[in-house]
Amino acid sequence: MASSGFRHDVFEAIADPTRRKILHLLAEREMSIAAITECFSLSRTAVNKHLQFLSDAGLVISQKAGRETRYQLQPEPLVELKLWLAFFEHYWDEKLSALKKFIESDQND
Amino acid sequence: MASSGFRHDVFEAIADPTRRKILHLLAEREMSIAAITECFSLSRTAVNKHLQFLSDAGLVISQKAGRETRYQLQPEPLVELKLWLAFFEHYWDEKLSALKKFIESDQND
DNA sequence: AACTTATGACACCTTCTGGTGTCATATTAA
DNA sequence: TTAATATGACACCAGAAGGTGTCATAAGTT
Repeated sequence: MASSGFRHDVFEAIADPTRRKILHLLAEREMSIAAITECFSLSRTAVNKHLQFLSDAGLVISQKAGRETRYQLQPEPLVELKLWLAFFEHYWDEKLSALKKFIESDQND
Repeated sequence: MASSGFRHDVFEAIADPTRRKILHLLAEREMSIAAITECFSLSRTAVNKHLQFLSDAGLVISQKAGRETRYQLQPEPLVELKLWLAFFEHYWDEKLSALKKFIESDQND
């Protein structure tokens, strides 16, 4: 599956608002660590740690380009989140359909 | 919107596997703290803390029933997660990635 | 009344998080 | 060559997370 060998999973990765913002930035375009850091009022070290965390979760990949390290979004692990949510959507559907049936039968009477 | 006044948000709440399991349990049926605790090899105190955390995030509500405190799932805050994911699904759509196909085939099953 | 059950409220402990700063090194620019 | 840039690798720190246990109390049971 997607979560083998990683110290951190997707659920932990997206728990932090800074990391969520980084993912949004990387969705737009690939960026260097310095460029990402400029979007926050945080030290480069802090941003780097978040990038390591995201990399651990498989949500980003890094690639050296000269003296820069460019980061890129890797959205695949979000599927796990999607599937997890799907379970509860199913739960909602059941509750809603029960309500819908009740309303419909009420209208039919 | 949904996240005003809460110390913890949905993203933090679902970051822990124990809390995710609790949500799954409560999706099936409303349960007392003791009943939930029996499903884990954890102390009641630990489980209670997780329930407080989930309550803080608005994902569960408690209700006294005699000497028991029964907990119930409150799935509405998960909508925030759904919307967040939707952003990346849109991104995937634009990129026409293979991931989109995977998700769609999963939904069709 | 005496006992058991279900919780709430604490105090305490260890590890992880999220942040800082400094120093060394590789790469590009002057 | 020298200077500036971009990053990696540490050490360090305060506070939160996730766990434990104990004690007090409210609510059923016998």
